[in-house]
Amino acid sequence: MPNNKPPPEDGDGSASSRAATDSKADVMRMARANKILGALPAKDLEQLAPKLKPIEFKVEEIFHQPLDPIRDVYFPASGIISLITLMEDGVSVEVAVIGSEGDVGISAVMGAKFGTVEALTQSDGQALKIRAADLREHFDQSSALREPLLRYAHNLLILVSQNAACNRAHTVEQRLARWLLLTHDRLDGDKFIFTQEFMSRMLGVRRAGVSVAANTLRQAGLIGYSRGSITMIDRSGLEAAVCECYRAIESYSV
Amino acid sequence: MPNNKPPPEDGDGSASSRAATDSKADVMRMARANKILGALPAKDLEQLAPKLKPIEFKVEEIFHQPLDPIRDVYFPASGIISLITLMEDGVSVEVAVIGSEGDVGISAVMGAKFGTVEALTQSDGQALKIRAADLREHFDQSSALREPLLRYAHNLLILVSQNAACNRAHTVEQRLARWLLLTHDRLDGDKFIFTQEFMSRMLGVRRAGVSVAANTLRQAGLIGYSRGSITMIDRSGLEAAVCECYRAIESYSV
DNA sequence: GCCCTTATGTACGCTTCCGAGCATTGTTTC
DNA sequence: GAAACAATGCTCGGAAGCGTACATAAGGGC
Repeated sequence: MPNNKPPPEDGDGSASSRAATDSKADVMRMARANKILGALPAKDLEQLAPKLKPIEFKVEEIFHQPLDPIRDVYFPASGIISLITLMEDGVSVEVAVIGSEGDVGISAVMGAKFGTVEALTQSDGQALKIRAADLREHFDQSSALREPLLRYAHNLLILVSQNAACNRAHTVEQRLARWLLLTHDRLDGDKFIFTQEFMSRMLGVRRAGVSVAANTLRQAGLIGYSRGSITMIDRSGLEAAVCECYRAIESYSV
Repeated sequence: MPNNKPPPEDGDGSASSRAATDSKADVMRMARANKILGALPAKDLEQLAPKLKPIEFKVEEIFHQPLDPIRDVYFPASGIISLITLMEDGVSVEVAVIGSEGDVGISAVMGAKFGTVEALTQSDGQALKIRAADLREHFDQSSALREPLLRYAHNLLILVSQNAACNRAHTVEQRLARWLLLTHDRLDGDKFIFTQEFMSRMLGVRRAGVSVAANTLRQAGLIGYSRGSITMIDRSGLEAAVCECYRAIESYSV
């Protein structure tokens, strides 16, 4: 079970004892950490801020479930969340991973009344939460908000598309490398907490398959790990080993 | 090579000899055939109509290419178009199929400056073409246009997501059944023109693999085919044989 | 009607991955 | 430190699909 820690509160006072009156400052600080909110003009952010509630999440929390109404949208400031499809036979496949570059629940903005995938936190983290209806209202009124939200929705489409092709065309080892790089891009630090069991669910393969693939990457000196702790050792080496899909996602995204 | 014919011009006069002065009527007729445009209030459609150019397309035409600017967006009135990812090793994988329920080039509306997949026509057909910049302008001004466009973008995301999971989890035979059903839903009639070679490129598998899978479906009495011509014989039987992914796409889409 | 192109059926050995299981080893708990 | 648990390494036979190849069959052109 993954258990990535949130980034440490650095030089910003004691976060854990922050009082409710500090909420506005929290919101602004976290909004700046999120690429979508952080790119908003001050005016738009001011309007949105009262609706944004800072939250902390732990690993293995579920934000949305298939067929459940999407009441809230989450803008991560730290941590990552996976969108996962669960098959009838119990196999699960990650279709996308979301960090501070995006938001969880974008489909609500696009008019969805309910979720179609499971949104599962892969780490501890922080996010700003807003009611889907409120966000949609601002979305309709402000083109300054529309623009980055739509841009991210497009990036998500690119990510999922490349994922679809990659799942069809590439080996477990290549897909693991891609997954590690996408994860590394979205988490602070070079060390993550993920068991092989967890990664096998994300990649939709057997744990034994992950074991072999991870071992190959480790023996190549690209990563290190033991008992659920993965260390990024040679990032550029991993980039050289990964399939084209990772580069495609990177270069297509704006 | 597929060569599906466009639906016959039925009871609407001689379309082939239609003069340019009939263009407005053409636009309106074709707009009604497209689910997005057809759902627009009369006022919005009137505003949009002068920008919409009716076109006919043949099979194997390319609307968009990766990395090329997306100048135009196409709203199909008939026929289908595939979005295809081409891998470096030559393997191609279809990530989505688009018919009159959607539009080709939605990413331009979402702010993309260039395409990331190949948009290849799978049949003959008709579409309304509009400059991406014009569509985006109306999109920003009219929430009545935004709503169906975003809804379709979300349906597309669902389709691609399920595709990603299906590619990982299911057999060639199941995926072929899904592909046939999705295609049947978007084409008129029960007969399509697709060779095994073509379908193998869509599914990202060998032609030999399609040959075996198609034979199984034929021997089960679900489809008939010979030399590039596929006939839907037992649609409900095919629905019973397909993996859950088809039903998921159907039930999740709005 | 005959030739030629195209589409299809099928076979071969090979690779990847599956499902299941079991042994080992690090970590936690008492 | 011992026991319990969790995570990992590895093995087995088998299934699915690969790359390749070749033979057959169905239409089209002449």
